[in-house]
Amino acid sequence: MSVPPLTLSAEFRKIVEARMNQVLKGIEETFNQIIETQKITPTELKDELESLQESFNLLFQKWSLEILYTLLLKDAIGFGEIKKILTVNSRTLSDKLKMLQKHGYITRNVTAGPPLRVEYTLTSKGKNTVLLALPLLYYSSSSEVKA
Amino acid sequence: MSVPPLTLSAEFRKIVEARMNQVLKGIEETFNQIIETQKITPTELKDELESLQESFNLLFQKWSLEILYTLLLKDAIGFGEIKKILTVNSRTLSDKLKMLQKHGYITRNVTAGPPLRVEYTLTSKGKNTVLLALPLLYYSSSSEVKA
DNA sequence: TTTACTAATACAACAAGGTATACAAAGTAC
DNA sequence: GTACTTTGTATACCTTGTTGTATTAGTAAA
Repeated sequence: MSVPPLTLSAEFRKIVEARMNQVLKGIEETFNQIIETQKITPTELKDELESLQESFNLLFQKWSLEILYTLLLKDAIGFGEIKKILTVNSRTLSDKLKMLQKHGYITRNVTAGPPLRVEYTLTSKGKNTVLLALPLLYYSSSSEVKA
Repeated sequence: MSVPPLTLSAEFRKIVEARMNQVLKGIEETFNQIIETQKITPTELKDELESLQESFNLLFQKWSLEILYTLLLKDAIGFGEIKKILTVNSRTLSDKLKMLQKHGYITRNVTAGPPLRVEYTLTSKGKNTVLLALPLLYYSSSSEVKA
């Protein structure tokens, strides 16, 4: 695509990346502590991966993170607006929203006023999840450019 | 699947989660700084999402993160061993490895000795990426259990 | 030459998920 | 009753990616 960088993006990236370097250092340190004291067998590794797989599959299928990210930035938002922003199919969006709600990432609030209004908002679980995803997303997309 | 928790997992989780809380606090703070000073339009949001999409699609397709995670824990590892650990199809694995290599996440080293040996290792980009993914994975899978 | 071994490729079949298009419920305005 | 809005649902199609099975490439020992 090679979209020209937005001012928002640029500022966003700079701040997030600065923060990220601290994060990274901390995680690596922690990780090394664990690994150096334990040898891991292939079987253990396989189990370890399987235990992560469910939430992994849920989060990283198409649209999930995009939806959460949109909610993070727009706070309360309706079905139609999400649809317009992401240009996603009604059916697909409906499915994803249901799934995210079922797993506790978002909340659905109906206000039955004159124009029927359904608002989606992030739960704290959902919010934390997106926030944790940010450094990963920005890091991989920024080093994509450099590489 | 409901695999019984491994001791490794348990210890892993505890340490990673502790670290994660710090991380989360920092990210949220940073994020709020940005958002509060800028209003974001739907169009900007859409562009913002698109600029992240490429690396997003690359990383979060099936097997990518699993492979990177395996390499993180096993350091240098051969084609066959990855295949066995992940029980993944030859063709698929071959494709993914090529793609990850092309985008600078992993390195391919051939040692032409008596038994042909091809070793895959993480680049620093690859390593950083997995490390950044860890808190996200562990957070979402742990709150999956609680919810 | 044959066998053995790892790494990878070829190709057809299959399954999951996403999409387009149209339509349905719920409510108000005309 | 008819039209209009928003939020979805129904159906059937189609694309993409993954898999199974078999095959090739390269190297060395027997």
